[in-house]
Amino acid sequence: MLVRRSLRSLCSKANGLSSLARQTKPQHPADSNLKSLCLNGRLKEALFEMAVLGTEVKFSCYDSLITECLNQRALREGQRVHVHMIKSRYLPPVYLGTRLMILYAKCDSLEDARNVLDGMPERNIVSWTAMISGYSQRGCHAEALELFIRMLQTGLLPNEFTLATVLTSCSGPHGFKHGRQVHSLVVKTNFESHIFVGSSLLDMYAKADKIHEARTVFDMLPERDVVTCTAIISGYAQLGLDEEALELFRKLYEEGMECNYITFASLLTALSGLSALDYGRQVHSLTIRRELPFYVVLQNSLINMYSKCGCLIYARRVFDSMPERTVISWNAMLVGLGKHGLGRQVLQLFKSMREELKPDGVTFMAVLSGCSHGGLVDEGLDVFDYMLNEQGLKPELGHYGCVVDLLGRAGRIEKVLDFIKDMPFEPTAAMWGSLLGACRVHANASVGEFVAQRLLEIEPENAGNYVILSNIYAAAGRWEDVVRVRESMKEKTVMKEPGRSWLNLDRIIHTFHSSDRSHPQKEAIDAKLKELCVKIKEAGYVPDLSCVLHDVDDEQKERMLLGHSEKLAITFGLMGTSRSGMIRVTKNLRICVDCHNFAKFVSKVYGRDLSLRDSNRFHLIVGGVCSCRDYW
DNA sequence: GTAGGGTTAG
Repeated sequence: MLVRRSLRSLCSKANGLSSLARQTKPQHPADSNLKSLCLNGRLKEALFEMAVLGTEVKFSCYDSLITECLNQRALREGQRVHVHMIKSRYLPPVYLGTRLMILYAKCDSLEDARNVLDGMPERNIVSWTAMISGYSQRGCHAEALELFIRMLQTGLLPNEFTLATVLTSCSGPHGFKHGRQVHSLVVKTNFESHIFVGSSLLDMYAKADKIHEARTVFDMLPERDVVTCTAIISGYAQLGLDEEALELFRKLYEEGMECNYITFASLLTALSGLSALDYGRQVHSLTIRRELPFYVVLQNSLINMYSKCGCLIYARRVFDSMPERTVISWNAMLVGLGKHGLGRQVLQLFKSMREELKPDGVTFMAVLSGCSHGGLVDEGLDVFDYMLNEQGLKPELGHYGCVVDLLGRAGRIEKVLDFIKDMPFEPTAAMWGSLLGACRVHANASVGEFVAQRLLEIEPENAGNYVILSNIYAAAGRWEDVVRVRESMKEKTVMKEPGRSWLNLDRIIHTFHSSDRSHPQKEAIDAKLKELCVKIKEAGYVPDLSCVLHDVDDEQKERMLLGHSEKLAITFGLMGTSRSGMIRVTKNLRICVDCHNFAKFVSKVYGRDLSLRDSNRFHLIVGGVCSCRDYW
């Protein structure tokens, strides 16, 4: 190795000397030597040649130099070329100026790139587009848009490159109003059917939560490729429209769409949402069969899919097998452990992580919420202090929310109030909601009343808040207040998202809504539910009527409770799975107290393990005991 | 010479 290196350096020295010699021979112009050095990647020597040539350097030499700098992403060398141009009073033509600018942009020197652009006496569409692209690829969307507008003001019309680029800076609700204007420009310039512009356009709509518009653009495109298809599938998945994403994927796959690792990563996001383990495993084996190279993004998606489907072991297996991990890989694994209530394992993994790379804000969210779900209060507070004091990462709203949850869970109600008072943020509805839940569990009616009032000021439309407050009053025997709260609830609340539970059996997703009568096996499910109700009541189950939002008599309340979607799904799972298998049910909202209790009795009486995933965490119920320790 | 889709948290 050493020998080879010294040989190489000898050769290059010899070459340098020969080029000096060649300078004296006018029939072998030095610039051809400079160009061949560039072609061979020997940038340093080429720069030496450039210095020797002085003001003799011509366009084609500068072009070669910049090309090689671009190849090597060599910022310093590029700067030397730039300085040389200035000193030689060489005014680069548009083409060369643009490429110099691109070099700066690709090397993350946006300011230098912008200076080049501003200093150019003449610019064409490529110059503008390249600079806009530099901004948008580095997330400087405001700058990208501002430059785009300035370009339009000069009277220049965008081409398909400009449009595809600028649309990526219009994502999110903030950029949407610009995105819409760009769309009309797309129509005006007749690029509506262009595949790149179309993909950007549909992605812009999807990211602004306008999935119907995105779908319209997709359906109108005369041709599609892997990017277009992935963009629309991922659009559905990112909005939580998982069934739609899966359905569209299946349709396009049957039609012969091309897939790559990004398509699979996006599809896995949808499958995670659906807890569709069978499909997820199918995608996993498909990626293995296709011998897709190692892609961190895909592996990250697999970790997420397996842990959201309740298969932590598989998630961990993927994580452990990765030759290279990003902060997202670690975060995905930490979130998985945390949602399963495995606080100790979260802390252990967090420790290993810090030995390898720097955690980010999401890491701390995962660790704090992992401590919260795992009941590790003091450890969680230590993590928050660590974040405050040692990481140079400022805790954000979500981190403060985790601490509120952490303290509330431990019953340190007064401490939560102090914590909220000292926060650099206004408390959110989620924080008050979390504290209200804590007041109910720890039977603190006085603070509960105060908290509920704050909450109802911010969120008067959320029926759940009234219910918890009335529960607190009921527990304290304040019946008049119970009536008063129920009355005001009727006036102000709006329908919340309806509860929905589902389970996957034989690659079919069986979905249940509250009081669902639509399932083909509804009679059998009703009969089974009645039967198991008798059995678990004998074992001590008492329906918790306080979970019913409506003001009806007790008999009707019990009927309503029995109609909760998770009870239907659990019953169906009991009928449809083999005796040894775990019953896995997913719910879109948080599981209610009564259903949680119901599930525990079912697990005890029928000797079955249940894994319930709600919007917050997993409840692993074995032998009548839940991993959440009855606090969630 | 300039262009589109992606994984974690809430």
